[in-house]
Amino acid sequence: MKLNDAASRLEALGNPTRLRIYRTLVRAGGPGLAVGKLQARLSIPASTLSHHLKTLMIVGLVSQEREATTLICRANYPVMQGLLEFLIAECCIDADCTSSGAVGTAA
Amino acid sequence: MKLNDAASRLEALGNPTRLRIYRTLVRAGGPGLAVGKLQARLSIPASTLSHHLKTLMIVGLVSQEREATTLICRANYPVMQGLLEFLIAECCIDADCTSSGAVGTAA
DNA sequence: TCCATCCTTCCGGCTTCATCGAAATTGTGG
DNA sequence: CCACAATTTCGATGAAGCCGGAAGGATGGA
Repeated sequence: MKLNDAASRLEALGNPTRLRIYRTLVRAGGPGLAVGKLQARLSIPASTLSHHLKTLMIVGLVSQEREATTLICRANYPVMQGLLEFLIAECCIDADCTSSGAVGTAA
Repeated sequence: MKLNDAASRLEALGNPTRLRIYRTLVRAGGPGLAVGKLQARLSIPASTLSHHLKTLMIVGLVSQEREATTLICRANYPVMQGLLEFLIAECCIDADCTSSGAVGTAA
């Protein structure tokens, strides 16, 4: 993952409303959640929710699939996995930190 | 970690310039890096760098310590660790996803 | 065809952010 | 106490984001 991709994804998650949306989808797991269900559960105006979902889709963190009249949203786990790996990659390669409780040692 | 704290930290990392700064510090590890060294290494104007470092400090991702005439910056690993844990916490608790290659299963 | 439902796009207003040069400040060593 | 070097604050400007009501598709059933 390139730095700019990672930054875009982190920025997408940096908005409290979007982070709430995303975590709700993460909790929902494989079955996902319809847009309408999300709206009801989070009490967010439909247009606002749609904006945020679009943002999350563009950066690849969320995917959608139509099922009859409703749109099912799902968290894209591999992308999140890649993002986490990017954040801890190359930790301390410029210095010895094997005993300093650094991030990489706990993952 | 509360949702708003996590969002603030993700937002801080969401700017490409700040992410570059942060990753440079992560790579530097325990010894850290002086502000001036960072500036030279990343070719960022001093005022811009200072602005971004302040942002990273406010959310707790970076800490500073004076050493003679220079200020040493370090990545705050425990905070990053908490952020990663927050992101994968409660994955799929609303559904069974033990075999779907979800994030939590790989960490 | 017509309708009800679900969701998205358009639009407007407001707020916040990113950037960087110049000036001010702070701390060190002599 | 002074001079120097490192870093921060100030100020301005342009760009981008957040939000939500109203209007506009799209989908499936009667």
